[in-house]
Amino acid sequence: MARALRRGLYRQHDRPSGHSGAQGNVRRLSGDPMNIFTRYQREVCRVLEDMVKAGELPAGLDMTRVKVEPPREAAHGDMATNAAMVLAKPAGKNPRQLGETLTQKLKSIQSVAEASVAGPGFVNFRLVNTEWASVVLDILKCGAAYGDSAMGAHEKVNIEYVSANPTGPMHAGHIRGAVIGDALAALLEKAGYDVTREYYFNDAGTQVDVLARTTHLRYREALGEDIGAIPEGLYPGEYMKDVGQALAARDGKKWLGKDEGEWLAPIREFAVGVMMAEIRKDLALIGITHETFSNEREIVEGGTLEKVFKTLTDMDLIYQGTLPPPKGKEMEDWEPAELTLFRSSRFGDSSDRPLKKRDGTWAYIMPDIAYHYDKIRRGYKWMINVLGKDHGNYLDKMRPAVSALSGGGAKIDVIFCAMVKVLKNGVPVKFSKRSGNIITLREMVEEVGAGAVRFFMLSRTPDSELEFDFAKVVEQSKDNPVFYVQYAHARCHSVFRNAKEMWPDADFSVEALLKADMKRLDSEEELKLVRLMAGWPRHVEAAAEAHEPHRVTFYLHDLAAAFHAFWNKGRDDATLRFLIEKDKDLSFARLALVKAVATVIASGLAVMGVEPVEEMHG
RNA sequence: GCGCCCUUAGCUCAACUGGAUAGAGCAGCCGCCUUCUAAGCGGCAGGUUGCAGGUUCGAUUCCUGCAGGGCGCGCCA
Repeated sequence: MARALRRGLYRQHDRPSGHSGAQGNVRRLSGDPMNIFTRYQREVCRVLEDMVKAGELPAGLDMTRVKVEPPREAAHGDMATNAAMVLAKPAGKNPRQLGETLTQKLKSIQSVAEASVAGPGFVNFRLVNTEWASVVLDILKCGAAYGDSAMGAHEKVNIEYVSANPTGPMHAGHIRGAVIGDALAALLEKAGYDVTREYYFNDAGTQVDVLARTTHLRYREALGEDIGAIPEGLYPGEYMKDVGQALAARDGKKWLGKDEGEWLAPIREFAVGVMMAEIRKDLALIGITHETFSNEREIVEGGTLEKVFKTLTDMDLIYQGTLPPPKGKEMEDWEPAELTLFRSSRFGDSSDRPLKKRDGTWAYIMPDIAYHYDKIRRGYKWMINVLGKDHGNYLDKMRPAVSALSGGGAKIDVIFCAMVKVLKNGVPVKFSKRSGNIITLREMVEEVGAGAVRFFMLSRTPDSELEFDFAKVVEQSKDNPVFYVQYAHARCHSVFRNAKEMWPDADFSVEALLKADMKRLDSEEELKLVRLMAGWPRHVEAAAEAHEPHRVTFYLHDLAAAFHAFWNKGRDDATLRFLIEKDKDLSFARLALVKAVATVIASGLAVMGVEPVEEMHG
């Protein structure tokens, strides 16, 4: 979905106002001084505005496209701005010339060591080393909060994920969406949004009736009856035995020999309660706790559907009409009929949609629309839904309704997750609900651990298929990204363990490290690490804006790689070791750096919901 | 038939929302352990970013068309 946003159809009206620079002439500022790139973007814009004042540039230039970024090639410098290229045309200037002028002005900034024009008009510049050293100090001061952004401005966001029907335990098919939703929630919180984690369960459809009937059967079994095989159409899983037994324990023989009409509703309520409790327990195993649980029955029984219908009617968006038959698809039983239609085509839908079936009862999408109306009423500007890819056109159906019911004020985004292929020793595990052959979340967590499960689920973009191979997930090698990142973190701590042996009486607290002489960090390897870490706040913002938590995984892999590389440099070149007994000052500067690396890795893992490991031994 | 998604190295995937010479890992080849964890690192090789156009200073990224793969499709749940 994020890609769909990127490609554009809804891009303009689907961005929260303020992010697109609508209010000012500066692109989008996090307002966060921790982000060194944001700081220099401001510097560049300030310089440009001075040039406007001095008459060197015309007034009224659009500076929203001026960016300051790390260049792809580190050799190009520390930072690069596209200002000259972007402004050349509107200013009626040659980009290289404009770049030259900008270069001269940037050079006069104290913290800028060097600046030059390159390529089609990029202005590259380098910062003095002390400026980079300040990044390490920022990280140490902020701790896990390093990378937090004010971008979200406390805007309320609702993330709905998992939302599995309460008819069985959490299994492999649920986990990906669960983890992605949960990490997205943490990511958006880090980016300054006010996030609610929500679970919506369907307790009003036919599936929960099936659950109730299955429960009743298992209940009879629990009371000693021979029920034989589970009939077609009921849930065959063994887990239902427990539900039957729990009911027998609570109600005794109360429901034996009664009509379904008498027991269906109460047993349904009981079974749903049991299943939801189980689901919550399962989710807790991978650290997922929703703040809000909403259910369809309350929406339906609370009259929300009628309310939505009235609202849409009052807006003159409801009419009686006949839809043309679906194009191209064979429909033998097609008969045109006058239906109650919602003018969704006014909101970008391909055609209007029926809200009532021809028999006058509500159409399937109505409860979902009503549920979103409920979210809008609760004040959410952003509603994000994490769904399986098979829910293909959910967004097409829901977006017009959300748009209409919120007066355009609320936006909905859906993240579609592709399947997870589970492998054991390289062999795909087939699972079918029918035979009850499923891999449960509990099983996965018990076998490989919660952290590894979460990390793997975040190791690819959501819409690409993912292979989850039990053997690979627990493999202790660099080929396993979980291990690789954790190992880097553990190595950081290992350095401190060694430092304590080297200087048993020294103080290694953050306060002490803050006093280290950061000017000593001047090797290319050290600065590479610092630059990478300086980019963490940018990555947080970019990932949050794109609703793509997996980017955190890639970032951590890069950071871990740079750290492992530096570590190994110390093997070839003794002057690059972290701990040098006769140079305590340098060692402490490097310890500050190492502490910063551990802090950023931990900060990223926190977004992913993975516990950092401090020690690993074979 | 219509809609959405995907197509990047032999394989699995990136590319910071339009930037400079498209990057990692695996597989292959060559190196590095009397030294902070070699559970690691360095190097070599590997590409017409599915094809054809377009937009502009500049396209893997945006637009159009085509080809191939996946998913979804009505007033069902």
